[in-house]
Amino acid sequence: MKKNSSVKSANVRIKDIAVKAKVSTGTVDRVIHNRGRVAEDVKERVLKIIKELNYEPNLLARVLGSKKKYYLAALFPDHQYDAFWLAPKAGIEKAEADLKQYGVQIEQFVFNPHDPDSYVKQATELTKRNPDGILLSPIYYKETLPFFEQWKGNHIPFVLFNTQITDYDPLSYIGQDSYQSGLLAAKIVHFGQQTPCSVLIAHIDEQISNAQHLVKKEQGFRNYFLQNNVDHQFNILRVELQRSSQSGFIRKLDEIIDSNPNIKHIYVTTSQAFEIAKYLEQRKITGIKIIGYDLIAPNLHYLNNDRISFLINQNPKGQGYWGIHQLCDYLIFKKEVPIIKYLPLDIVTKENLNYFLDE
Amino acid sequence: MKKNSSVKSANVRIKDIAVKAKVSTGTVDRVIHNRGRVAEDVKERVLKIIKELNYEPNLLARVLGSKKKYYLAALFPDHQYDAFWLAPKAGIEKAEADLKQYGVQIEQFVFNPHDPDSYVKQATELTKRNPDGILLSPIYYKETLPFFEQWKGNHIPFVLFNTQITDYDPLSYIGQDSYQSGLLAAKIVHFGQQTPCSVLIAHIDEQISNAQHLVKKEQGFRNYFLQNNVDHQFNILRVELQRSSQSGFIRKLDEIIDSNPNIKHIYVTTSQAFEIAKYLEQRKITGIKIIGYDLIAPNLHYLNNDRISFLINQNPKGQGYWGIHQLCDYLIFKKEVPIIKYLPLDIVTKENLNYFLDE
DNA sequence: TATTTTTGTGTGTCCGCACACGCAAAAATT
DNA sequence: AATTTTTGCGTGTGCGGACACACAAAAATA
Repeated sequence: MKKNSSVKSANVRIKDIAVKAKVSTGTVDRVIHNRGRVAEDVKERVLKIIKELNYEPNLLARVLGSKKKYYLAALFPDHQYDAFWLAPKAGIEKAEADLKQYGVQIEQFVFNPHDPDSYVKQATELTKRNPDGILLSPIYYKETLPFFEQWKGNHIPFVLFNTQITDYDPLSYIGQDSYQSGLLAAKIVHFGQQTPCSVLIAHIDEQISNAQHLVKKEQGFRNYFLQNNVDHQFNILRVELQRSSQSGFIRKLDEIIDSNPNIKHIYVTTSQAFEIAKYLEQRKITGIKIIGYDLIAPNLHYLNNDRISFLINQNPKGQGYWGIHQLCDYLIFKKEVPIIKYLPLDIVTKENLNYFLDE
Repeated sequence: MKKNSSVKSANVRIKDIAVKAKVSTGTVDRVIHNRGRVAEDVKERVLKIIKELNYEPNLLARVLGSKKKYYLAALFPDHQYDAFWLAPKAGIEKAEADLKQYGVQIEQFVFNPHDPDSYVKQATELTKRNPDGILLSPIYYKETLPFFEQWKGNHIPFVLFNTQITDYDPLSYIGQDSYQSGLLAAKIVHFGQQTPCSVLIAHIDEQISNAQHLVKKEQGFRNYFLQNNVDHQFNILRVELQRSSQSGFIRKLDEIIDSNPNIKHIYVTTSQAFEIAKYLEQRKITGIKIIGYDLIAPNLHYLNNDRISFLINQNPKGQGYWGIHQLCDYLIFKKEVPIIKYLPLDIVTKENLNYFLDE
């Protein structure tokens, strides 16, 4: 009924190696796992045959046989404070479901993103559990370093997402290239604006000092105009806004908008583009286009009624999903894991939004 | 919105069910696989317990235990004739590597996309091999139908990609929503063009009559302007070009460009945007922006030197990859498979190109 | 030299499931 | 009533690998 002309590496098993090396499977097993107790010459013979036969262990059998469980821990902000974090959470849970069969179990530790103490507390708790691997978004730099040190000492691999810290070499970083995303935003602005005008960069709710990625975005944005020799045509302004003070927020915006009637585009580097959209709506200002980040509900509202032109998707669900996968590739599947995995910069508009909402 | 109290099903095994139902594992097995030979009352008892315990078979053990092999076949154009097809091929091969452990093996059948006979010949050959599942891009409609009929008769599931044919209900279709992609292209054009002008839709190298998706793209494109009440500002032109006649190609373009000096954008519905870019380059025409499809080398060349503004990525690698996955979800993992799986409409520009090239 | 320890190797069981086989009891035939 | 056939159910083995254990022979120690 079926042909079996499989020229492919006819799945080599431990047994095959054992026969060819004239030893028992147990010995081969010891060689493979470096459990010692094997004569040097035998070991080399076996290793040679393994290479010759291009042996690849059957992962299914491996996982099934060793009833080892993998406890992973994930540390990220509570979505109660910022809906953005719902997405990584979903990604993590999807990965958990996918990998459940492989004995993977994940514990989530969430903290208040406005409170370093909460962060430290959760990180401490997490560390106590002594997980096999850690995925985290290390939004507090100096608070994080001691943990990195500790985990490194314990040989617990950790993967970063969303926020990058390069000290203490993490296993991997998953996220976006902020600089490049600034460039991209500028490209879109420029495409939509041939004539000279002012463009406003708005950083909302985050201290620039503490948020390297915002700086990178701004750099990328500005450099686009320089690189394309159109910097003289565009007057790039910038403003930092805090929502904590509602009146301050509006006053600052009023000020800058009123004194720069030539502003045609606003580039919001954080996920609060909707606040700008709301402001413009209330002041009945038209003719200013907004580009921002993240597919959170309030942003989508304004994307759908055309007050926000574009959103750049940071693929937060993918960040959680791939972060866990990286850990498992390393821990379970013993694969090489790229030190850095940049996720695509998705340009989202009303017309293609649908495809980015679910998967 | 929340899932029901998903009790961390402490991995239930067939044995557990057997004990609880006071039968042997063999009986449970028979119930699960509907192999018959089970008393009606026992069967119901077992089924009830399976549900109660929320039993989920261990896929690893399942695959390992049944040494069943799955032979899949993929039918698509040879990339020698059109580099576009390198991508689906790569996707298929990636999926094969991923699923190898599960006993999946894929045979590729490639044909000359300009020769229906070649298509039929390969499809015939494929059918002879009697695969367990088929993935294909059925670019010839009427030649395809008899095969669909035959496969349906033999209960061989088949998945379509890139080109959709709804007769004989395939297991699934993977590809893009052409209409929506037309809308999206128009949105981009509109964003980059506030003042009235002419816009040209160019269909290259495909007979409209034979390519439903091009019609859909055009419809979407035109409808955008209608829906947004800006149709009076834009004069939408269209042209069909064939590269087979080099002189005819240029003459036709010359004609339309010269008689419509107001053209500011050209929307190329096929992957030959680079031909337009080359034409404009040679004629030293600037000020016309191009938006097209597909990340093939010649397009990327003109994307990188800014002669093409945007490319919409059809995600051809993903099409191959997910196509195979759909087949396996159905055949091996017994999952529900969506009848239609639209891949994201990725907007690609020089600045984010990188992230779409590899994965 | 006698005894203990270390080294090198093989055997056997289990992981969760699929599937073949065996064998009573019940049902259908003769 | 004697037989064959069908039905219902249990047992056993294998998939490929992990790991515990057993047990010689060799080496170290007393």
